[in-house]
Amino acid sequence: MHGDFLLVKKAAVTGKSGLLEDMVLNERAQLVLNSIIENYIQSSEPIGSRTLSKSIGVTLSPATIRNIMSDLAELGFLIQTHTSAGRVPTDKAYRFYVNSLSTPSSIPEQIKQKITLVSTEQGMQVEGILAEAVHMLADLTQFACVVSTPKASVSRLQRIELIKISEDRILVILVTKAGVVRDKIIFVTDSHTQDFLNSVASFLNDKFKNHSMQEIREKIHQYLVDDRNRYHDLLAQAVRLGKKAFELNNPGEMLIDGQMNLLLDPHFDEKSSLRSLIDAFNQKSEIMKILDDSMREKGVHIFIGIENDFEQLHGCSLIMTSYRNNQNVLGSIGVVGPTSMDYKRIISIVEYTAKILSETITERSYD
Amino acid sequence: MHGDFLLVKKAAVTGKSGLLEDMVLNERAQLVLNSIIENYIQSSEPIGSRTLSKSIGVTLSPATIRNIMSDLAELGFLIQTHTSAGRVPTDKAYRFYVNSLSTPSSIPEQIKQKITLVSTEQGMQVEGILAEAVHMLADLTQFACVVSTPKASVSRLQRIELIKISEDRILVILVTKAGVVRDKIIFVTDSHTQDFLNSVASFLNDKFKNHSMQEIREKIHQYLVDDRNRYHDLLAQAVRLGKKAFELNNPGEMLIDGQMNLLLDPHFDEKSSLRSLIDAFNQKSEIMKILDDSMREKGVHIFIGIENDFEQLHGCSLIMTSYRNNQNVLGSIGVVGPTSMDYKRIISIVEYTAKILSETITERSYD
DNA sequence: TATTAGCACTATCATCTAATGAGTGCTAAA
DNA sequence: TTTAGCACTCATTAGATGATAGTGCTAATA
Repeated sequence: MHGDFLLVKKAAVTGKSGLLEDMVLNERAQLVLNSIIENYIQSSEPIGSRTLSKSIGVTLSPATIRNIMSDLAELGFLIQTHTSAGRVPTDKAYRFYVNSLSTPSSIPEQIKQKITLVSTEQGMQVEGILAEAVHMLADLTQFACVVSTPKASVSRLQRIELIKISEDRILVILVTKAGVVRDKIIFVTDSHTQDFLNSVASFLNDKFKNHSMQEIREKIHQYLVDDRNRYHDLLAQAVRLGKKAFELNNPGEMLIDGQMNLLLDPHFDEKSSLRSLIDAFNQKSEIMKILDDSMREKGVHIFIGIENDFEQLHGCSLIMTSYRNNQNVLGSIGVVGPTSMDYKRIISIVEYTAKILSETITERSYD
Repeated sequence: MHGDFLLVKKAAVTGKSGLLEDMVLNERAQLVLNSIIENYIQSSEPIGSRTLSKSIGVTLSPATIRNIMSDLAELGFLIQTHTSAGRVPTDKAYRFYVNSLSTPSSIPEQIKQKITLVSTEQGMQVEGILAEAVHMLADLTQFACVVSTPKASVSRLQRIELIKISEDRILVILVTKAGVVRDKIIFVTDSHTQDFLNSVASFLNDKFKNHSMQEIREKIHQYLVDDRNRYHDLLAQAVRLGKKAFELNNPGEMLIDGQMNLLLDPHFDEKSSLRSLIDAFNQKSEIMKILDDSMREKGVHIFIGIENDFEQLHGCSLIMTSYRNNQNVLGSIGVVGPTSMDYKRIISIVEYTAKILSETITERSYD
């Protein structure tokens, strides 16, 4: 049991998930581990000591490497599928590897050139741009990619329109500063003329333009509580209609692209894992949660294997980051792939795509 | 060579694709063929003479059936994967089978119960309803399903709004009678006030409400040709803006669901056919063409194997039909699955789904 | 003349075996 | 501490075998 030789005491380490809390691998062990991971990412096949001894930079005999590997396995970084097979990295190993990547990942010029959005030239709106972005991401990474549409609540009002559809139905169109157009039907008990609706809309526009949806809902609530407003008919009606109009009842949407790419990946060719993947993508709300979480904090979020809360995606890794306009964080975009993905490359691509997406949407914003 | 025994002369046959033009199989051959097809649809395994002799209603010895099968093979209805394997139906056989199905396919009560749309209760608009419909279809059939969004050109105008975004950009919102809200940005060279845009919108609404987009474009073209209108400033501007606003530049969209279902199907487990499928779904424009074609004629459209024009889907069968509101055919919806699908069942499901979808959208229409 | 029983033939599949080879762990030597 | 050497393990492969499901053909039968 000389696994301790690999460990070096250290004051603190940045690992989010608490792995290696106050320990860190010695230099050689790290070299071997990283080398195994990079080899495995390339080949998707278990790595043996002889192979590694050749591919690794330093001259180390297979036997030595075997010793190190054996220790790494004991520490939970590697597993063997069977006695005479090479070693495969565990989730813990990937986490270690990702943490050790140089933090300000420089994005290769080659990748930059491939990432451009053209839909903006065609008078397309936000949803079209998002669709293009997620499609491009899927194409570059060859994995499944997701993007959430801008959250209505943080976005500020550019304009509201009320259109009479029938005696009891009104079509509400909300245009936000971020460039998103949302529409929904509200039902009313008493009929209004279109002229009256125009007045109400005009009132709401005056009152609430440039306010966030969240603020607007609060203000309307204030009006409703305040008794005095009951006597002013237009105001009272406006507030009542406004309440319905600004109620958020769209659950937030997301776009998925490249799901099928995963099937070409050798890691998902067993039927069991396939079923679970299909189910995962059918349960959009769970993926939505992960996207939402990734909006809260800046930077690229990486969930390796079981690190995400959605059980059916425990065999995958997720790379997520947020996109924004010059005012707000709007939503997030990312990749779902096998845990053995090329993290360096994928992180760069996601990061840069989000950057370009943010720039494009900022240009499009109505400020 | 006594294959001719199976053939019976007949004046004309309804087969669209010209198969069996003035020939038709005799009754027993037909029975055998249909039985093979139905068995194969169930089991996905080649059917042998002994199996068939048991499952078929009439008492026929395996030897007799072998003779018939041999002849059917010679006529191109069956193939063998190898000498000692059972027979598998060809595309030609499926076409024959489908043609022979009782035309007014009655929809089983059991299926009817499963097909309902709930999104309409949640104030959802057309796109949401379509998304739900295609999702349900994918769930019921366990194949990939597609639906095209309503064509703008056939739809009639309910209302247009013009919203000033910046000095040179105007947001156009078009609401059609079918309940579809479309938005796009147009660029202008000289700046207008929002008040002016309101007047223009009001003018366009008066003039064009209830007209189809196609008509509107034609009328605007008339105005432009007519020199006299140049002297009337509002009119001239309105026409000029209207031209841009009503220009159709959205290519028509489609929603896909259940792509991944195909991967669980035993017929698509080879990697080569998988690649081609993935490519197929990436090339949306080709699938769009097929959907568009299916709008032109009433009824359910069935493309078996190579019968559709999109090469990469030649290993699949497509079942498509249109949906509509009480005024117009709006778009189409359908299924993409293996050629050995259960045509009877799938046709019923597609047919009834389109019916329910049409009803739901009609309710939602603004007439 | 149409149908069927019988039989020879063929290809696949599952099972078994033996050989191969990649890889490990341990030990002893450097 | 490193490494060479060796015994051992286990998956994978190839070949062989028998069973199975199917065909096509021929001759007998109704």
